[in-house]
Amino acid sequence: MARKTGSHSQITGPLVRQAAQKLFAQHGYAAVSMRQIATEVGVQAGALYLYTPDKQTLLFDLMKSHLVELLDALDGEPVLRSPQERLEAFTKFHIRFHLDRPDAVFIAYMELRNLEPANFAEIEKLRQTYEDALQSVLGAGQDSGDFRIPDVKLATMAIIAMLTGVNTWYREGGRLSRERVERIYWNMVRRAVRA
Amino acid sequence: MARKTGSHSQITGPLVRQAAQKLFAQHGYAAVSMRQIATEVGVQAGALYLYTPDKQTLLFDLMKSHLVELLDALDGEPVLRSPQERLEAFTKFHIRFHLDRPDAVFIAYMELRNLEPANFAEIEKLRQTYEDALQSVLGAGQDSGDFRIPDVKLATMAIIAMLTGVNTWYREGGRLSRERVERIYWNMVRRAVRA
DNA sequence: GTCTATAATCAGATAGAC
DNA sequence: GTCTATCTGATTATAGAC
Repeated sequence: MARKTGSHSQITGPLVRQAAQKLFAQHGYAAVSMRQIATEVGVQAGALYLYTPDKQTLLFDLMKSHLVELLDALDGEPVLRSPQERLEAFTKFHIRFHLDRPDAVFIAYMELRNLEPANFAEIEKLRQTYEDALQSVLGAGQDSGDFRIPDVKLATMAIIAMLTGVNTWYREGGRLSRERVERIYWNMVRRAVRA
Repeated sequence: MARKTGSHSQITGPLVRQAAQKLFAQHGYAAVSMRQIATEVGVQAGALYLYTPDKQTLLFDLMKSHLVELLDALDGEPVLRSPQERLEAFTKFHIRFHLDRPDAVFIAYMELRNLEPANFAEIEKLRQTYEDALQSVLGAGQDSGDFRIPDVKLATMAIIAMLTGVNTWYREGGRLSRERVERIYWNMVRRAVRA
């Protein structure tokens, strides 16, 4: 299977990232060697360094592009008026987006401690931006009287943890469709915050 | 600082486990070397093997004793009648117990994939037992009409994820006391499930 | 019970042939 | 662009002195 000499830079680059994402999610960043990634791609270890300066950057790039994609997708959602509608849209968007890319999500939550400080700071800032989006919806609903929330900050954390938790148990082709899961979670979220 | 020859078996054993717990929680199992653990304890690497057959067993023992302690503590809770009271007790117990041992909790959730299959199966069984305890409370409340829950299984997963999430943001001496956090989360849980 | 020393293996990363 | 070979240092675990 070992691929021989040839021109593949535009193919191999993405393959390296895909292989790293899969293996990091499966075994953890620290437990995966550059040689394992190379084997998965079908090249020798040395060839990886044409596509990433080092292992740390590979991790950082994966996490950053995941979060940038998340924020872009959120920005692309339709603009809604009422806090109720906005919270419903956020809830369903979060579940849908996260279920679509379980490996990237897993890495983004599990490998934070393996980021070098400067990289961590950048990732954390992006993550915070996403959190702020939910918090502002909850705050708006609180102010308008649509929601009655004991503590907006805590409700933000609680809802994100609850929604992201879907990734730990949801299996494709299981008992429930994604749409059903989205509706059930929205039911619980709505009742937890409504006035 | 290097301690010299001497008799410390009853002291060093627990110290090894404490050091491993702290370092595994901080950097991750795969990223921590036996030498780091030895340094933290104040012995040489070889001496660790008097207290554990290998690194994997060290991880497994930490996770197992954490979960056994969790189940024992849950068993020791007062027996209550109504589903409302039982769910409130579970909610506050979960937050309290988990905030008391953040390192053990972190390891139990993050290092599952680093367990060898047989060890994983044993840990997973204990974790499942805990989950079942919450599920039976929710089921009882559903049957009695105290709760109106769209899906008991999903509500179980949602509540555990939400409650365990407290560990990711709570900092001692912060804005809110533990008791306040417990009350706020109970408020959200209660409203999410009540009829 | 702890130490030192070491075996055997594997890590990340680089150099230079092709 | 990829390969082979290699450097340097770290890894888990064990053996045997004290």
